[in-house]
Amino acid sequence: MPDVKHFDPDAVLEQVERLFWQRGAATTGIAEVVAATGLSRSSLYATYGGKQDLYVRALRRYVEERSQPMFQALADDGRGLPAVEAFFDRLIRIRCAGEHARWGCMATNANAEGADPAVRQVLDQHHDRLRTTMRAALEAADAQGQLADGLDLDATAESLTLLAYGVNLRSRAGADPATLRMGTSAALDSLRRDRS
Amino acid sequence: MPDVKHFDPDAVLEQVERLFWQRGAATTGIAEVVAATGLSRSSLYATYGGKQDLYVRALRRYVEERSQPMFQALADDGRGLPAVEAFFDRLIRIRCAGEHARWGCMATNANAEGADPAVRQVLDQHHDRLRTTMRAALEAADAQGQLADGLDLDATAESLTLLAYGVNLRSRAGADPATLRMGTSAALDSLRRDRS
DNA sequence: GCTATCTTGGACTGGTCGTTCCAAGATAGG
DNA sequence: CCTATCTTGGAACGACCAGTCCAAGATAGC
Repeated sequence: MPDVKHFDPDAVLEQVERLFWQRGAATTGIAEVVAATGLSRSSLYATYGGKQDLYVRALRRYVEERSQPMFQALADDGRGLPAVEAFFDRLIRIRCAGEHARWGCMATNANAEGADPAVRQVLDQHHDRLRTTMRAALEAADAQGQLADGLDLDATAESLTLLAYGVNLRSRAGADPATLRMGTSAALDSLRRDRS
Repeated sequence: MPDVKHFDPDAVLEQVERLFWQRGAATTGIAEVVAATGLSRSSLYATYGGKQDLYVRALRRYVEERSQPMFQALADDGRGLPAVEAFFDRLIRIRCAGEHARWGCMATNANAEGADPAVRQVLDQHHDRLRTTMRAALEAADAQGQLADGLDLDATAESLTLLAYGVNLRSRAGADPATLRMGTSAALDSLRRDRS
């Protein structure tokens, strides 16, 4: 009997995600969301709740639909260090060129923004996922004899994960991709058994 | 003949700096600045200009009075890798405990916030300073035979600088200091001639 | 086509935003 | 003490904020 929604909730959420990603949560008003999505405030509030709920949903979508595929590609690439190198190369390319150039990483940006518990939970999950994936890639590298002896793989995975935040953050402020690339290469080179 | 200011402009700027540092630029209102400083809006605007000018001034003060002393301590410590290690240890301690715990680094936070040119210039300066200081510390380490052969010191300095952003960022979102410490140690260990 | 139910547009709320303005207050040279 | 000059408090500004509300519109089972 009832009416049905006149829009696709996930397609709208993607637009919202892009808006918050590019402009930040605090500096994006509901009016902008309305303008970007074409929805009315009623539909927005009825479907997603208030602004904070909307932001958390958008952030979750980002982690699932944007970050996760990147992590998965790394997980699926069994080459070890070359896989990690490819991950960083792709990361830097995406951050500095193309449709989302200079947007940074929405999850990385979120670390600097709020202290909201729901947000933090998503960020911790995001962090753990990347660290775990990095750790697996390092194990693969080690199994193929690519790594120097005596490396702490857990600690190194954490280190590379923190490095990714640096790349994301600086890319948003306009950092030169070649410089970023130089930094990530140095970090990886120092792990190699055969150094340069 | 004229009246003089009834307050110390730099002391007030320090309070403003702390406010923007802790709470972020976008989420801090002028009303809060007025409340925190005790100044009236008139004095605020007459002395510092609008909100954006005030924020840039506060950021500049942060870089000069907070970051620079940290960098200088690293520059003055000629021990090489132990100096870099001490830098990161101190950084993590400051970020996770004490008066400014979980505030992150104001400059790091600023990377995620705005695209303001004046802000970017300060951030680039901040980045260059740390990278240069890191590079000098690595040179000292190399001169003392602490480093593995064939390291690109410029690239490694960039890498460690990006790592510092990661530490700052994650500390703001509540990261465990021991985990951060693990990450920075791994990065430094991989540079050593004598590993493990 | 009627009706119960949900959705939608958009006016409206009280509050807060950054900023401006001016009269009253403070100051120090004359 | 007078006065020119700057500072200060606080009211006021229009714009925008997130969020609410309700009448009008759309839907689908009957």
